Amino acid sequence: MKDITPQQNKVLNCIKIYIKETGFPPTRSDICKEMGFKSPNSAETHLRALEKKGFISIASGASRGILVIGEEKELHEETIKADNYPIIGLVAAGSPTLASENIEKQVPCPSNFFGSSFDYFLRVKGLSMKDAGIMEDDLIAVQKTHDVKNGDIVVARIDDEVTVKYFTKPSNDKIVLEPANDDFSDIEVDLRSEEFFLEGKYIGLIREN
Amino acid sequence: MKDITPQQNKVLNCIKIYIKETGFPPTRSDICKEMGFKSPNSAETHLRALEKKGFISIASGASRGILVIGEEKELHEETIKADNYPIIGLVAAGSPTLASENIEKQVPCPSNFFGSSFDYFLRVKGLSMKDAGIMEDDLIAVQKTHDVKNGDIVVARIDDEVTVKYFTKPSNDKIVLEPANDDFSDIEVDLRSEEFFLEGKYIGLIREN
DNA sequence: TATTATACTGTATATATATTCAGTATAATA
DNA sequence: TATTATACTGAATATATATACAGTATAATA
Repeated sequence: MKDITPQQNKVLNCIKIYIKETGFPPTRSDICKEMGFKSPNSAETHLRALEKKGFISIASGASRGILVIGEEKELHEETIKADNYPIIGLVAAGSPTLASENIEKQVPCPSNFFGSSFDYFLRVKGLSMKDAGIMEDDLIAVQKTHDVKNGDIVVARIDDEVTVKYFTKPSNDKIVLEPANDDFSDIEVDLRSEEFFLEGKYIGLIREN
Repeated sequence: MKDITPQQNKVLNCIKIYIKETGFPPTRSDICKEMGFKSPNSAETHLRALEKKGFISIASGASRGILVIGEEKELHEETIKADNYPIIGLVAAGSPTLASENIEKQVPCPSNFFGSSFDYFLRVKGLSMKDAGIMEDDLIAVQKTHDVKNGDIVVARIDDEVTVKYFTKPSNDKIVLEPANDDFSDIEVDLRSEEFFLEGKYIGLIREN
């Protein structure tokens, strides 16, 4: 089985999600809607590429005739309970920039994988938390909560800009977001004049290489 | 949910079997072939009856838009295939120290979690790969392989000392293991006089906080 | 350098498909 | 007895859908 490209992987994922949600596979047009393509041929060529690489099979002439090929079963396999967690893209780079709630894909993961429960994965952009070992494109598991302590790593939003930083609250009307990288500066939020949203707390990290 | 008639039950079953065999629901015409009907309207009326009784739902206008009720998996939770992977402790600290194959515990994890397959988790000690975002107590997923390229992060053993480093092979009888931390020095291995074991390749990382 | 793979837009069309309409017939209600 | 549900045939049709054809553009590869 040849290597899948990132875009082809997105298409494959969107097919899997479509089947899970509707019970039947998508049409070329459905894929276009999900992926934002403007031509059905965009979906068609991706499908043919996925078929050629062995990820799906296509029933000729049949509408919605897409069959996702199952993964090979191994010997010591067991079935475990898992939730599907969305991966949300953080479009920042260096300085924190907004994350339009853009679900990259859904990944199955045991819900107790990181000890604490969590709600979604955030794909990190930029290196502002480099010294905490959080690198570009890492997936951080985020728990939606407002229960954070000084020193916790949090996901915060100021206006439409989402950022991952160390959290400190030195006084009742002030919050300091501290990066783990000398090239970046602290962000000081005056709660009397600025809006501040605590999106959640950093629970764990996954890196795919 | 009203009572299903024997004939309707046959139709419902034939839909289930069709989905199981092909991966997508049948058309009216497909049902006719399976059931021996001569008119697509026979299938249509059965479908409408099954819908009315709550056994299926029909997506209007969509081809093959049949969803068998009760067959759908739970929306959030699903069972996935997973392997048990051992966590092996690396007792090093700073300079690489030996790892007696000491299994800390077994963790269930989907085998395709990091894209590539892998064989075990190694718990990292020390900060020699800090700038690559690999921190103390991180779990790195290791694939047992000898197929490594220059620049890959590898798990290597020199005598009884196991270490995680960048791999470079500048010449046929020399290997350089390079840390990602200025406080540490390169390790140069002369293959003519020293023993060198390549334990495997770094595939991915998990951090529990 | 030429070629191939990827990643698209845009148009066109044969056909696959859902769905309606018009019937026939039987058995079970109300 | 009239009505409704079941269980079909057969024909017609609007549209949903697969799929081919003609392009454009970029990156990787030979």
